[in-house]
Amino acid sequence: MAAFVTPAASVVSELVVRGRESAALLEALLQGGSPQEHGGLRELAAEILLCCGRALAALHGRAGVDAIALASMKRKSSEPYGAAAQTRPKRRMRASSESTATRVEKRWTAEDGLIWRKYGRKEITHSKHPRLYFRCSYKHDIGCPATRQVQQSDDDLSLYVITYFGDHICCQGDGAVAAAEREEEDVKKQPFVINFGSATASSTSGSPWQNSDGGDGRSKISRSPHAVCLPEGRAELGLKVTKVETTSLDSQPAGPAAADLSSSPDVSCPSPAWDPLSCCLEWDQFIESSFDFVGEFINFDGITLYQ
DNA sequence: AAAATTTGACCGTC
DNA sequence: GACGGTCAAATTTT
Repeated sequence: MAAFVTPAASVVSELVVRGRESAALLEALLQGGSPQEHGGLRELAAEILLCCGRALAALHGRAGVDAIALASMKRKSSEPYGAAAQTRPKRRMRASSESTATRVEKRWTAEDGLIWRKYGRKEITHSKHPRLYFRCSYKHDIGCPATRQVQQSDDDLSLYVITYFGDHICCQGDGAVAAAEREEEDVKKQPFVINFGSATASSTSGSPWQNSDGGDGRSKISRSPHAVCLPEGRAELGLKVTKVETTSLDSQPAGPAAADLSSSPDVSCPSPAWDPLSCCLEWDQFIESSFDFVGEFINFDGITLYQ
């Protein structure tokens, strides 16, 4: 496992460094304009820098290694507990109580363009709706530690509270990559059309989850086939279509160096085949093409997202 | 048959 | 002991 972690961490590290440099450049470019002219773009650049810094801090810390090690833990229910406990490593860790908490988002849809597999559902006390647990579909393939929790808001039934944990170190599979590449091509051609709905008629249910949620659907993967498969941070930060609030569950200092994996699914990449180092350059292009819409309402398949 | 979801149970944390 | 996160066998779907 350790042999796997090192190269992945190296790639991600290099990727984030590059992204940070790009964000710094962006911020520098924005210094020259008026606040009215650039709106929240400086804030955006600052947030990118913060995210990258935190990801780097996490990469060079223990968080990533621990999270990946977790993926290898398997419960053998057939084994007697007494005997198994002697050789079994420390039991699984709880994501929310660990320092892997990344961010909390409130969205009008649970779709985020990434590929998730549902692994649990839990009724939460004092909450009207169950909490759904998703992990990266490639967790078992390459040990991607990214997970998320999705819960319908009690206050606003149209909102879904999504909590992300861990970084994506995967690239979401070849199919997703190819789709992502096509989508990115489409975006370049039609930067004004960003569809978070589904590309197939069969999946245009209007439901925020494609995974079944106590309902009838039994969809395989929680994904948005028509979504731009950008790293999440790119989609969120670039489009500013969600209400984002960073979380620091362990009351960490605000400085990037002290952060854990905060804000971090941002460093995910669509695929192993996809060149991770091209991510930042494309991100620059994406930002450039998206600048015109920041601050405006955007409608995705009838769902109005707002800044 | 393979893959994904459901769901009861396990177990760490508070 | 309650709560919540995760596991994995069973079930369902394709």
